[in-house]
Amino acid sequence: MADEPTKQPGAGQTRRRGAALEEAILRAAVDELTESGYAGLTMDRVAKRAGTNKNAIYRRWPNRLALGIAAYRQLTTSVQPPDTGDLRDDVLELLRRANRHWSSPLGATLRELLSAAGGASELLAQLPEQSTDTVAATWLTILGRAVARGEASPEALHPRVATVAIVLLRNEFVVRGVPTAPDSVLVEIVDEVYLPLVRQRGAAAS
Amino acid sequence: MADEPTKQPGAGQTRRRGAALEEAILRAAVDELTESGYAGLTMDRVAKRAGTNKNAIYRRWPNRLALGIAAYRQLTTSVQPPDTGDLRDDVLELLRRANRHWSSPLGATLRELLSAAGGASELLAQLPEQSTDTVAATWLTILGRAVARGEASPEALHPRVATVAIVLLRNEFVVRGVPTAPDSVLVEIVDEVYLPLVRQRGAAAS
DNA sequence: CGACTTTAGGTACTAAAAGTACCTTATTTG
DNA sequence: CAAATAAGGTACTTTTAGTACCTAAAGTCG
Repeated sequence: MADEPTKQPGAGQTRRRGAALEEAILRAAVDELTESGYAGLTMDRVAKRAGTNKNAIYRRWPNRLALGIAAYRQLTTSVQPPDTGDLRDDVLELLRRANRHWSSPLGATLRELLSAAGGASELLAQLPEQSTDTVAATWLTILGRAVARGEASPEALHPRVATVAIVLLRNEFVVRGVPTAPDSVLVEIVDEVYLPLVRQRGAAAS
Repeated sequence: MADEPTKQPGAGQTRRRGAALEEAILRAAVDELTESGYAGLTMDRVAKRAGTNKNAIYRRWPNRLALGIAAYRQLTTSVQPPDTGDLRDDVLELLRRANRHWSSPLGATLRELLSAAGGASELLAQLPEQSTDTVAATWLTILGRAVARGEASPEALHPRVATVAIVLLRNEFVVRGVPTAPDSVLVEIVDEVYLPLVRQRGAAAS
């Protein structure tokens, strides 16, 4: 028990305030989330780990879920869309990235957060993977390049169409349990659905 | 408080057992679920409402979620696929049914259950709406008829392809919060994605 | 009919955790 | 230095799932 938590190194009396304390709490929350997922993120444990108490947390985040989301966001980095010069490769790359992420411990944590948020859309919107706009922008980017190359029809440049592949993959994770989708599923989504959809498109019926 | 719960009518000493008691508990659980959703389904309340106690419940269901799922299943009836003679109408009908259900209080309860189940696929599989096979069978039925009429390509008779529309709609409910998807979303899914996809399909790339 | 077994009822408990109250003490600010 | 602000400490309330254990009916079988 001679194992002082992460206070100021060697601090005897020093008391952190404001941003310094906030960062310490967030770091503690991130560590808990990493080690034990959202289930392990209890307010008491985060407080103890940060060398403070629950009050300090509740002064900054209204509840456990908000803290969990904040911590999760610290762990996700924004990614650049791939640009391989071939639509199919770009699409597969994006799907594989998503698959890797959702299959990782971090993906399991994301599921817990989505669970806990229930249908609270204002919370959900804070999860990068869930932000419709962000996702759509990425897919429109790679599709736009494909259109320029003549690999896809300009009519496919529509958020609903462009994001079909990732939506199908997300569905695998929602409907099935945790495990990784085999690569064959990704290939199937691309070859059976996505490419046929964006290549040549007939006029929609009225 | 002279309001005796649902025991045997007029029973002074009679004590229900076996199936009779099980039904009473399940009915109480269904009522709680209907009135207050899964959040309101506490073991104590169900026990009191059924005129029994928690022990009797735990002898039959291992935990609260299992009871919740059992109660939910009592509330859902299996439906017949539509057969309007027109693919677009059939598809819209199925989507509208799903939209109505997910937008209803029962749909909100379903979300709570999905939340609570997290990624436990063996539990999830017990939810009718989540059973991949059931859903795929329905969609393959209406698509099969459309193929016979020449409205769709035989290559579309593939579970992944056939279910695209409902998967996209489900995504709306997962990503956005609770509210009903406007009918325009359903129409967009049908006209921008689903019909172009199943009508004429180019050969898939290798 | 009477002993035996099974199962329901009653009651109390534990355990976990979120969130709150309230006071003391350190730090900053003017 | 005084006043205001924010952190620390501690204890508490509340809620609910799940468990333990005993008593008393109900069904069963000799």
